[in-house]
Amino acid sequence: MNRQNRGMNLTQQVADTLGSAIITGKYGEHNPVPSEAVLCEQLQVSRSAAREAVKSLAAKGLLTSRARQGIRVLPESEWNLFDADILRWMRDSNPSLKLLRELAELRVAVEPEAAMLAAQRQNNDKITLIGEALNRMKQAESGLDDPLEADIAFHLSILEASENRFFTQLGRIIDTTLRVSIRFTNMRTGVRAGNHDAHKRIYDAIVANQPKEAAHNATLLMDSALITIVDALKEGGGES
Amino acid sequence: MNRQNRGMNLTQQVADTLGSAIITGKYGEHNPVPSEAVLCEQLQVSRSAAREAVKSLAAKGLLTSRARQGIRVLPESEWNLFDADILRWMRDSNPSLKLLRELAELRVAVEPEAAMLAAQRQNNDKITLIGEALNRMKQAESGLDDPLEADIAFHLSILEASENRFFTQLGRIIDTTLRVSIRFTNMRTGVRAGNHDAHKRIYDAIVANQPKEAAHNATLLMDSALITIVDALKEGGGES
DNA sequence: TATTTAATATTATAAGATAAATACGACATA
DNA sequence: TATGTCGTATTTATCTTATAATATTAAATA
Repeated sequence: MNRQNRGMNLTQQVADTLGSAIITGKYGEHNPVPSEAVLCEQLQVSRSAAREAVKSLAAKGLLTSRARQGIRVLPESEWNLFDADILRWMRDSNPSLKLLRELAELRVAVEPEAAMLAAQRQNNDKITLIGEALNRMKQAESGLDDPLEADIAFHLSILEASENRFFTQLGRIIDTTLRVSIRFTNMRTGVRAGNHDAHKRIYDAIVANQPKEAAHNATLLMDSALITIVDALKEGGGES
Repeated sequence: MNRQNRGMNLTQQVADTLGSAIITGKYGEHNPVPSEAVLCEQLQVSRSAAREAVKSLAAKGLLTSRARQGIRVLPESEWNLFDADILRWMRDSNPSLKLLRELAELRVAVEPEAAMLAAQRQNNDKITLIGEALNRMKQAESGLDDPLEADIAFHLSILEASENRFFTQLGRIIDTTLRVSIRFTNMRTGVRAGNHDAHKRIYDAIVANQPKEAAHNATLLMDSALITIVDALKEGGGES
């Protein structure tokens, strides 16, 4: 077990180990998760710890456990892909370009609409935060801030300003997408170079209470990111 | 505890009871969840059952439990709103029009993009399923099928045809939205009457490999649903 | 006052026992 | 042969009890 121990209790460590192993395909239809008893033996933990970890993963849709049937990994369609842990496990474990494409497609759908709502709602406090994130991006251009973190902060603040809980939660998707993107380093420059202006246009439209313009500018930004990925997919053939 | 027992084991029953209570606000900042010991006493279950239920809810972001600190309900921003159980608890427990508005706004973002992707991908098998769902809607007009179920099946099949796992999972949102909508009965007729043609236009565009047209037709359908809700909000003042 | 220490309550972990569910095979039956 | 019934073994479910770890609170101390 990966005893990182960073503030995690034993149950969480077991869940992290197991969850990560399932995401990477170590366990699945062919290699079923060992029984409780074996699990305790392998990981050197008590049944309580193992069982509570399993319950935790079951709640995320990764597996089920039933008497006499054992612990079964569920098909991927059951996994809750919007769960923070699952997203993290996916991104930390050899993510594919296909995943990146799917993430980017979701952004194309979500961010323009969120920008539109932000422009409609005109929540001054939250719009101010978008402006601050934009400043961070400017700072990052001269190395005074981290460009990735600033970028993420900008997009999250727009979701916040949409005043829609579901959009806000999709921040996890944005966060994951951007962090996965930089793993494909050749994409890094292409996606982020000279992006400040494109972001500023979204911000300006939101401030100016122009929903359609905000959505349009967000669409332009999303499309450029998606196109980069689709091009990479065509070349690379779909695998990471 | 709500001993419905429909195939649920004890732990699941406890989780269901607790989760539902948290969603409805019975437990929260002011009314904290009782300690393990009290919980066992109140629900007449062993510590294992209670603890495993708590772990399950923790995995969904509803609460945390730490030694000496007790079991704390997390702020709503931490809840995984895309979790099937949480959505079900929300919809079964006095949902507000505000929730319905947020759900509808998400649909506005997601469904047109999904329709566009479905038209692009041209997966014949999955497009066939859209057609079958459309037929069910037609049947429902003459009472030969359930209009709500047929409607849901149509929208889910489009998400499937987008061949994007994240869109597919958002089917839970669509499902919840439509089921919540009919709770506001005055909306039922308004949203669904004479809708077959509007749906058919989306289907036709997908079959005809016309992504933009598909997205456009989906947008029209989504907007009409959202407008109905926004109007109701203006009248009703925001509460259910 | 600020800091350290001790007491206490609560969850975390462990271990063992019994109960319940169910997959599978044996067997009977049509 | 095909089908249904039943028993058995295996695995998780549940319960119980005990000990450890830890956050909070209060007391003691500088």
